[in-house]
Amino acid sequence: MPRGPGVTREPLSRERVLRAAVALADTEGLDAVSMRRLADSLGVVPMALYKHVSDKDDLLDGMVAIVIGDIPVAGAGASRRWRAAVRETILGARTVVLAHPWARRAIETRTLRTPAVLGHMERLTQLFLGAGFSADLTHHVMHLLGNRIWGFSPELFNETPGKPEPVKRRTSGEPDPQDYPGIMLIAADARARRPDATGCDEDFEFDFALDVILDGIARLHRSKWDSTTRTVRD
Amino acid sequence: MPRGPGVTREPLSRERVLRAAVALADTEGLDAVSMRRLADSLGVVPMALYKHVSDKDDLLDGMVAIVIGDIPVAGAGASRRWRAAVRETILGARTVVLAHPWARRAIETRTLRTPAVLGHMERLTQLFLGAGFSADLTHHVMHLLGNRIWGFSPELFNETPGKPEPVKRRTSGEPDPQDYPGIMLIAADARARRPDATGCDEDFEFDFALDVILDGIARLHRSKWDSTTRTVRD
DNA sequence: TGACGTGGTGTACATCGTACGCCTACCGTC
DNA sequence: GACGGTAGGCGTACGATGTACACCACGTCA
Repeated sequence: MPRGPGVTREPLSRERVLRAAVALADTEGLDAVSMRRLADSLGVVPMALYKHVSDKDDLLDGMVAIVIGDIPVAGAGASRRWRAAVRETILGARTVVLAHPWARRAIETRTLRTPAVLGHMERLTQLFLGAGFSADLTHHVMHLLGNRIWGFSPELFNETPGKPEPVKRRTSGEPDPQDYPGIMLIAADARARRPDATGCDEDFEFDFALDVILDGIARLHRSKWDSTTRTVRD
Repeated sequence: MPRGPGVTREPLSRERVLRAAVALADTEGLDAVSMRRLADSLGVVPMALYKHVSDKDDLLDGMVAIVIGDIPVAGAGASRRWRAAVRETILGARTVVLAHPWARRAIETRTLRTPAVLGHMERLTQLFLGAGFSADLTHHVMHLLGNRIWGFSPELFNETPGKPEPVKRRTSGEPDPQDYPGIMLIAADARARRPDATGCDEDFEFDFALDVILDGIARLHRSKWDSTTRTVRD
């Protein structure tokens, strides 16, 4: 589209590029975010993007940064207990990340050295340090939380809900349910508890796991755990 | 390379294809596993692979299955305590998965509906059920373990060790350490404890997290936890 | 006036997954 | 033996992708 004289299109910017990428991923999925389609959506030629983004990795990092930027900073009330503040921060991250279904996969594959990512980790770290956790314990506790700081636990039995399982033909053998009585048992139990639902109750699983872990953390904190002892029991 | 008359090469098979793919990933990394390069490594034309593997996804699944197949089945001594058996199984998975650096990423991106994957999950499930865990608790506990059942925790601060950080030019701003005093503090603390090491002690972090989680699980089990109460405290 | 930097364009290339059709070697059956 | 079927490897071809490189239009400032 040749732009006529005087018809200046508002110029690109890193911000605009990233926002467009996020929008594209939101509506068409992460795989739809190719440099060409993104450029199309901005009415621009693919190579134009490289003036604002160093490469596709950088683009992905930027998209993740935008999402993370929406995570609310936990209420700064110094009187708050660490546990409530941590819980609130993580659940805040969860609602934001869940609002962008592609974000989970994007975060999992990033190298996580960007200011936005580090900023979120820093805030969590400070919650622990501020509550009197040793640097050592804080460190291990962050690892213990792992990706849960982003508000998601690893998928496990999950299919993406609603997708009707396109029955791909695989060369390998299909699994036979009879071979997995234990899994079938717990699946049946879960169905019995939530007859209308499909798949697992991710929200409950997340809360459950988070609480178990926070309980464990609280116990370590109370017991003045120290890594030189290299044992966890309290 | 035209094969002369009578010079019959040993034929391909799904097994041979998958093993070659694993070998290729082991030596050159997961990204090197393209249909073409894999075909090359087998002295065969790319499309030949599709007679043994339905598509690349299937190939990846098969590779993961091969790795998982190496996970030792925990000693069947029925007298074993569940905790020891679970721990042994998971650590067994860990050594196997760590032997193939690409496996972590491969597992994370699979949909996990293959017999090998389900088999490992079934064995773990049985350990809990066999120890008297309710189906309900077993279910949640599997979610709680998450990817840890494969022997890895999510990376967090990690760079791949040894890689000297190629200093990629990014369009975004580089993070400034001053902005992250908490992270810097725990990093300094970790360095002080292990002056020679680079990065985190993944093995320790894994053990640490696993034990906290197993402690939590044990407590729930003892307290006859039931999801209808929807609370974790004991 | 002219040099220069900023930002969008156009072309080109290597690489990827894989659809489709062919050709050959082997098999069981008559 | 002749013959039809099938399994397995080959060759070609297509559309997508990320991005290197050269180019050029513009505004700014000396």
